Amino acid sequence: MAKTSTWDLWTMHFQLVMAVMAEVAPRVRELGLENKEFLLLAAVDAHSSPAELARAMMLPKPSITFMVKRMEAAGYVRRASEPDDARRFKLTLTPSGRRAMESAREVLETVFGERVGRLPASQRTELSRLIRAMLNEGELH
Amino acid sequence: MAKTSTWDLWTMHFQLVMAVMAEVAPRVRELGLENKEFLLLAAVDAHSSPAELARAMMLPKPSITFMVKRMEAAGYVRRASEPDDARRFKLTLTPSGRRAMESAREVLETVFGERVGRLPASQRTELSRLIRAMLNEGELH
DNA sequence: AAGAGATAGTTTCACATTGAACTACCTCCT
DNA sequence: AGGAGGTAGTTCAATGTGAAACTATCTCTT
Repeated sequence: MAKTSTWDLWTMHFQLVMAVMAEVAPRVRELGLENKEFLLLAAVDAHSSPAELARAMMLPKPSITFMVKRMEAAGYVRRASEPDDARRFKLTLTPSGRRAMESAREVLETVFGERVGRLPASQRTELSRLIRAMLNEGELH
Repeated sequence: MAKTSTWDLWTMHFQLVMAVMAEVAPRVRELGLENKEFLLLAAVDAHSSPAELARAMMLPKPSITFMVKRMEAAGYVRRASEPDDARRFKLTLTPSGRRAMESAREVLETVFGERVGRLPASQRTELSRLIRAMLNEGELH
């Protein structure tokens, strides 16, 4: 096997992520969600305010404003103002929001799991370690 | 280190790709390109017709139509109709298009290379093999 | 040779996205 | 206390996006 350049490695990563998203999209749409909306719902537990979501999802703030509005209108998200800080809103999934998110997550786990499943368990662990090393901020710690 | 679930592994992959794109975007914009436009230019050599680009980039055909128009207006892409098939267009980068694409690619290689560089060479090779296995269609070969 | 079906690319149109500018609120410093 | 500077979230306006429907061309079948 030829040596893989940085560019080729990037291209493969990118293609993998895009391929999974593209494969997931129609099945998630049947659940009444767009991919990005699903990812937002999946992030709400860990990042329960719009500003945090914007940072975590690397999207501009207005995008979050509009997506949250849609998800609220769909009855998937509830917004409560934080008593401690009147600028902030605390977002929580409604029961139906959680159901929708979990169904979509199962779709993604099936699709991505098929690909991950091609690797033996030891290599899966190794992959996870390698990606984590590339993900962590800077060369800190 | 705890066992990494399929979902967590997905999330890390996704974050990695998004983080790189987000880091690259402003520096590519200084070159007069949006990320997607840069990726289109980078794909033109290998996929020299709009329909092929749509498949390779997993974007709908109209998106390609408009992006190609913009890139043509910017003087980065030339369109020539194929003599064999009057429906088709053959796209080629102009010299300035190639320069722009290569500058942008250098930015990406710098940004992604910083992350890849955290791994020793042997692990880079391993990573490349693992991603390739997950990327290839079905369980062929 | 004729037409059924596929493919390349475009247009339309409704909606999504996002940079810039804004309001409101909070925190820190003096 | 007061005001400078920061953060949360929204609004606005311009642009991007993509599903559906379209035209034009090609290919296959008979």
